Amino acid sequence: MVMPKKTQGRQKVEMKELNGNQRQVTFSKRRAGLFKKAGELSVLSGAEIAVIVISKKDKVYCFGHPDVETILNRYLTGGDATLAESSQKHVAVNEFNRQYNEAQRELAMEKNRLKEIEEDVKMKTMTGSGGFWWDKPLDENMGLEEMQHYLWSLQEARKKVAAKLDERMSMRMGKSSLMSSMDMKVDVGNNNFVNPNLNGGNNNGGVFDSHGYGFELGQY
Amino acid sequence: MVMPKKTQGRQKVEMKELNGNQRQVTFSKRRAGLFKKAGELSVLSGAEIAVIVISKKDKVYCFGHPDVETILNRYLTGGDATLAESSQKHVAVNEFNRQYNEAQRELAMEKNRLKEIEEDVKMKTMTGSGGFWWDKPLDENMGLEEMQHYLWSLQEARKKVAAKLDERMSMRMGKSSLMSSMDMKVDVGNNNFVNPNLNGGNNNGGVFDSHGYGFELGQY
DNA sequence: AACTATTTATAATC
DNA sequence: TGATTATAAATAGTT
Repeated sequence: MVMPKKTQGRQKVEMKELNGNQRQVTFSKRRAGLFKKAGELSVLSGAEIAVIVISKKDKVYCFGHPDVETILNRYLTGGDATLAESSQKHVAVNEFNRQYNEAQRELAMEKNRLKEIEEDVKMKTMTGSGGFWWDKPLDENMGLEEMQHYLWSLQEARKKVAAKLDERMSMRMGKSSLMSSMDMKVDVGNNNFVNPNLNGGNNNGGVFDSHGYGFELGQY
Repeated sequence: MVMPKKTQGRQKVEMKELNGNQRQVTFSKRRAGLFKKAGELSVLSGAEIAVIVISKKDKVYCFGHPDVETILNRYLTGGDATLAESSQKHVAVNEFNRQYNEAQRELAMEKNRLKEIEEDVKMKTMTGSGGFWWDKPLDENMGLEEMQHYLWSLQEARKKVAAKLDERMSMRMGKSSLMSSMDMKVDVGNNNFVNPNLNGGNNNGGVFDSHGYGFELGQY
């Protein structure tokens, strides 16, 4: 006696944006799955993981073990969590102020140098005898090419290279760092979990069963 | 003719921390799977997703669509209307810290660039047979425009840094729009993935993992 | 939300 | 690492 199939089962799904109700449903299901996977990976490998999901309706859902803030801190400061756990607030703040002031000074100085250079270039630009340099012949346009190279470098470098942890910078910032240590950590345990976004306290539990360190903010 | 099974196939796995090689392997596989899932969810639901994984050996791996920084920014600042006061502070500190680091980095970079251009201008000034480079003709005045643009860029960048530092001073955490100095996007199908991490100045941009989703810095 | 038939992820193995 | 395979898990479609 063969029962007719109750459903056609899971169908292969095209990877393109869904709409309407189907999107909501898929979003919910897969988000739960994603958080669960994150939790499992965290347990199995001992890694620290943060997952932040922002729906199209700007709702924020997140998962974090041990907690999102700690991980963001490590991410933003170059992976050194011990900094954030230090409780030497005063030292840190003082140090921050010192560095801030130093940065301000440096910035001012750089500004001046830039202005000087700019003026210098401008001057030289119009100084030539009888015209602007770009109107005159150039045996080897090394100058131009290199200028273009600078332009390219500036733009590309800023986009590409500028990003995150410059080793030296991280190290330098890290060791003497500033606000990181001011960041109060409410942590205690292993599987502790802090919801940093107390939005009315709808910590709806977790997706990950026996560990339960997921949480979300609001509904889809 | 029954072939003996080649493997016993996937076995159910206990959810507890693994060790040694097994951990490495599982970490790699599941991390790839997690990133893939994140990418799929992102596509299907149109959500913005960031995943940050920090291994036990402090290696940082991340996935982000459209990019990690954007999402962190939204997470850190976007929700402050709904955030409780204490957590707002917490978040503010993180954001502060992050932007400070960014400003520092940008400043350092601009300094280098300035030095380069300075040296180059100086060099060009004395180079060239029979005159200064700016005294020579140029077919098209592209060079000038780009030069000006370059200088303009430098100034703008500098202003931004200054503005940020000042902004920081007053500790005003508005919807600070992060600078996009960290957008290195790699296009893969419909998704953009970004490497928000800079590897010590060498600008090779990081490696896109073979699974097509996400991105990693270094090995486990 | 619960229920399957399937697809997908992945543990074991090479 | 990378590929293969058998099986566990996730989930699309349905109720």
